[in-house]
Amino acid sequence: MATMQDVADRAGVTKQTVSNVISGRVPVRPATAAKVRAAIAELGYTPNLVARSLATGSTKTVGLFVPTVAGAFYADVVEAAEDVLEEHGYHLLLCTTRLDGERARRHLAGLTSRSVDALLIAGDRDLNDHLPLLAGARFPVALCAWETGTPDAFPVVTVDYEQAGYLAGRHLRGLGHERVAVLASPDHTTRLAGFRRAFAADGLDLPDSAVHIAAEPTMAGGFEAANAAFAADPGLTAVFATHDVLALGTLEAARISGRSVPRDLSVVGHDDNPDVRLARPALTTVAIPKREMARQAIELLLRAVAKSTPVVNSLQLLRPELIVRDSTCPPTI
Amino acid sequence: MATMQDVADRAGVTKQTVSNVISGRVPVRPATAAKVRAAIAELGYTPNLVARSLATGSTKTVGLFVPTVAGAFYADVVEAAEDVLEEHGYHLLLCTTRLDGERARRHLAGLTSRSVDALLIAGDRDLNDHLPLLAGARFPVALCAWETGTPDAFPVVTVDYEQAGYLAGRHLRGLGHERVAVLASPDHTTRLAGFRRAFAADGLDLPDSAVHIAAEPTMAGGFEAANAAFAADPGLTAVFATHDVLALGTLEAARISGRSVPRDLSVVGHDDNPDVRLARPALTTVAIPKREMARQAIELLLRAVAKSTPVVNSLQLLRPELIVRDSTCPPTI
DNA sequence: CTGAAAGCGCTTACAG
DNA sequence: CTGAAAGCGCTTACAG
Repeated sequence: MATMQDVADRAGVTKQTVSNVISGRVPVRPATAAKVRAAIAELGYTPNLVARSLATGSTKTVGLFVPTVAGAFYADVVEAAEDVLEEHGYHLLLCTTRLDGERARRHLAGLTSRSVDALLIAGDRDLNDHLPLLAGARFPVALCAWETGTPDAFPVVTVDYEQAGYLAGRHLRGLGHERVAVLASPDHTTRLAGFRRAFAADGLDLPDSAVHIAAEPTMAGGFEAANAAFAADPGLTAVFATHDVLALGTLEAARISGRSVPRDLSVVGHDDNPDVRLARPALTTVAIPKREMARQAIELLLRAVAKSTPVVNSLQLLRPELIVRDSTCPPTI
Repeated sequence: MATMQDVADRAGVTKQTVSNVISGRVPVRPATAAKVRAAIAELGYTPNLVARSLATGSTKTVGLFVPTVAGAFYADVVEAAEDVLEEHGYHLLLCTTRLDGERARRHLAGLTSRSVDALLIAGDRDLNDHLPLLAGARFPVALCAWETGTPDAFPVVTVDYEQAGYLAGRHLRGLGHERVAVLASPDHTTRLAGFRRAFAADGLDLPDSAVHIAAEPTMAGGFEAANAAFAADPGLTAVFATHDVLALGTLEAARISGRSVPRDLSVVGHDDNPDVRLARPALTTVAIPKREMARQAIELLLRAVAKSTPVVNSLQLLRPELIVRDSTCPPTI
């Protein structure tokens, strides 16, 4: 593996000159540059990024923590983040925490050793406790897709989840539903609160018994939670699932229990994953701009890296949007 | 940010001694070690991984290329790979190529600059052309989930896709199906060949007109391909979709066209994604050991890194397995 | 526009 | 068991 010194020897110059033609930071006489380029080509030289990183203090990679990469939501976040990074010549160091706080902590501690120029943490579950580890990080840190207990020590780019829940609730209320259930992941408390607010606005109180926590964020989890909801209140007319995938499981549970959607049961999801458009019936859901969220969070970070200023600490809330499709209608009972 | 020298000064030793207590490679007198540890704690010192990498020549990170992270298949591959890496103290540099050959080439070229100790490339699409770029790589490279035109320059850990297709075909033939269609992604030629072989064994030839290429590996893609298949042969009794997600789209298309599955139409998928168990009817599919595949490929690489020997160049084929569920039965027409 | 020097923060033999 | 030296491969002022 050729080194910069090898190239310099071959071209009859010093390695600083080689560095200059590569970086373009300092003008080099065309004839000299040509010799250098020729030497590079002959040797198949390619700069050692690690050495460059040590000299410059920049690794050109940013770390991204996500709970998982399975499921359309975080997959999209990862790919959107990667797109922005690529535009800026950065690489992606990925870490999926898998709902395992200890695992997350280990990785967090590992990254502190500055092998990364910046860090984006997406999704709160199990990570809130370990954020103080990052207090002394020598690189900018930002958070996105944060729903509960948003820390104020770091900039956050997230969605107005309260509003998202409210949109779902208002839609169902507007249709005239009164006996409803919420199928939620444990940490979706803000969506739930927004949903409650929509009902409270009409003087309706959503009892805790109408909230069913899904054991896991999968179709199977939604399936079971829906069955629990049906058992708790056989006469309910609508369900808000705080995850599309939970809503898909609900559709199955409805089918099996002989409920026709939306005639016997309205279903509202959350996220607007691509799949739900093809579900039968096509799912009414709350869309959230996840790609835009990831993009803005990364850009925020990259801006701080570029200027080597601390990140501006702000809380940015993107707007959710209700997408009405075929899984909701007024109650017919 | 404290440096090793700072710690040494504080503890009243030289930085080599600090290095020794951190690495544990050389015994250090307990009293000295204690002083050093105290200094480390007081300063909040954490070693600079980039400097260490330059000195040791190892970055403790391996690169992983996947076509995408959306969809259960590659999401699983990524997480399985990450698990193994974590066990060995490695980080994951992720690159999704997004079916974009040019993008893949850029990243490949970038990684050649040894910011990575090893590289795993999963999924062939659009990458075969650029593999020669890796010929001179100074780190081990391996391939997995490779279906067509398996290169012999690198070790490959993949699935016996021909056998997978054959299993699907034999199942359908065993049930008595004759008029069948295949819904395939463009690069699934090996699964297709295996499927054909099962029919050829009974003297049945699968005409090209029975093969329908899905525009994209999504439910919508499967939906459209299924409709094309129905139009081409309204009397077909079974479909093999080379992707579960295509099969899911087929289920929708069948529903809408009034075909009851499996009575009017048998459907076989491929991959055994978690979702398909909950589909109605539950999908018969060919399971492939993707997590095991990723694990073995990474371990192969890590072994080569550890011994700094070149990877042993082999082709390893994992066995697919047919999972019979409720979407297939003998033709009733 | 080109060259000599110092430094990025570690590790690795090698003496003592 | 501890310290002095050289080196990993680059970049960055700084003279000429």
